[in-house]
Amino acid sequence: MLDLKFIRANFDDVRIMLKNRGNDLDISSFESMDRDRRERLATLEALRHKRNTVSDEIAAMKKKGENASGVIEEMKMVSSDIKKQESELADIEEYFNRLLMVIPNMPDESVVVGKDETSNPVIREWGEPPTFDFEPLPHWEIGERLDILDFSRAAKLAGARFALYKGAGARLERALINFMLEIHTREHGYTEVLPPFMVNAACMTGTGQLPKFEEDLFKIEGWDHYLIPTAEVPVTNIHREEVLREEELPKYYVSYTPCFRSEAGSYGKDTRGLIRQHQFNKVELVKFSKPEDSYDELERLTANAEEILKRLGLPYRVISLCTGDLGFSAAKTYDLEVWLPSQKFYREISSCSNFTDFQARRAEIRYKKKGEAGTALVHTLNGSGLAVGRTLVAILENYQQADGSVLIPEALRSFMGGMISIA
RNA sequence: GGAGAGAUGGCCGAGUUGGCUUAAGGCGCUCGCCUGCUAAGCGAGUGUAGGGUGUCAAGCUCUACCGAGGGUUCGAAUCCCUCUCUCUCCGCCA
Repeated sequence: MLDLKFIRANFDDVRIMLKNRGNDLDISSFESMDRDRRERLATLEALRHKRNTVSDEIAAMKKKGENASGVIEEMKMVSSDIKKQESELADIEEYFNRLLMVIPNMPDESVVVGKDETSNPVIREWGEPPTFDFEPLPHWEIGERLDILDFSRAAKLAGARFALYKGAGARLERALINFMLEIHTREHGYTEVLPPFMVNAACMTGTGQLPKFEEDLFKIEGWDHYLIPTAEVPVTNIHREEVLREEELPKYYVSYTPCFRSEAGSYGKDTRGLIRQHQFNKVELVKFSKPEDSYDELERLTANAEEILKRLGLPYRVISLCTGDLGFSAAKTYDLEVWLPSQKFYREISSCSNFTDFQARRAEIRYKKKGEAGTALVHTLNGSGLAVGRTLVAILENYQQADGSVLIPEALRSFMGGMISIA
């Protein structure tokens, strides 16, 4: 959520931002509504002031034993006038509340203006895509041949876009989760948290999933709860409506959770395999930082996620999302894309974003500056470190052998009980 | 599921016969004093949001906010209703 005062002072910039994002939200009535709101507020506050002062006079008169009935009659009129003005103002406030919830974040100056993903600049590449003296198979075929992934039985259990991992496949997924958590907690300084996998609507609003993106979520029937689409939601909301101390910042959290997404609107995309599931595992990195440090923190967070790919020896590249591809709440996002031999291109495996104060304002996450009066909003960041299912896909495809087996990356072997290949 | 208790500022915690509460007091925090250092002590200050008015600076001033939303009243932290959440005991249960 943007600051109302910021929008008022930078109205043209907000309009340009919407255009650059390809967002056709109409904010043309903002300025007149804003003026109207302030005028009505002034009228209402004058009436309230009168009520407050006269009420004190009535109290004083009664104390002296004087008759106040005349003044009381007069105040009945004022009081009903206040009620009328209050309800009119409430309608206007409602307009602003709705509007503020659907205006996206301002992109950072370094973000390229572009229409869609074809304009995303490549920032860097790492590793060499492997060469094969045979035709590399897609991961679902590798998985089914090795009997470590079973999509048809998963369909029996839950339908399309679900997976059943078996044997070494299930173990590999678990090993990856542990591997990532170990590195981020022991080497990168993150604190591990294990949050609820379903949260209330206030959390979803705090991080920006609601009200705009409700169709992407699974809602629990009869409850005010939703299954989390990412650990970002519960973990960022850990400090919702809190005032942190400056010395506590930055705060680093890492969290393994399953993620649940309805994938509405993605019919026909990635229908086979693990790439796009209704339920998948992810290790998420979340940071709370001081405003002046947040872009440095974004670089570090991205590097932390990249480290996992490097240790696993998986070729990847880093792109920076352009304005047209940038998420609703993000000011800047780096996507990590891993090489998939069967598709012969890079697929997103992590998305690392700085949300500046956009989520913090919605969720009221502030900090108290040492030696200064008042509080300021923190900056929030997060990134996948990494999407576990897609990491498993990348391992199966990049480490597949001519005989159908899959080598286990060296860094992972100790997490697999010394296993060196799945055959 | 049954019974009961509670929700107040960064934290703890008074205030519930409605009207000097501009939310007592304490802790914490900030600044200053004192102290060789540390600790202790002394003094002052210290909520959030939205308006108005300033050289859109300090400041001054107004309004709202005591879990949320309604209601009663000239006036509500205080009375009434609905809801949410937390805690305790009982029951059930991994």
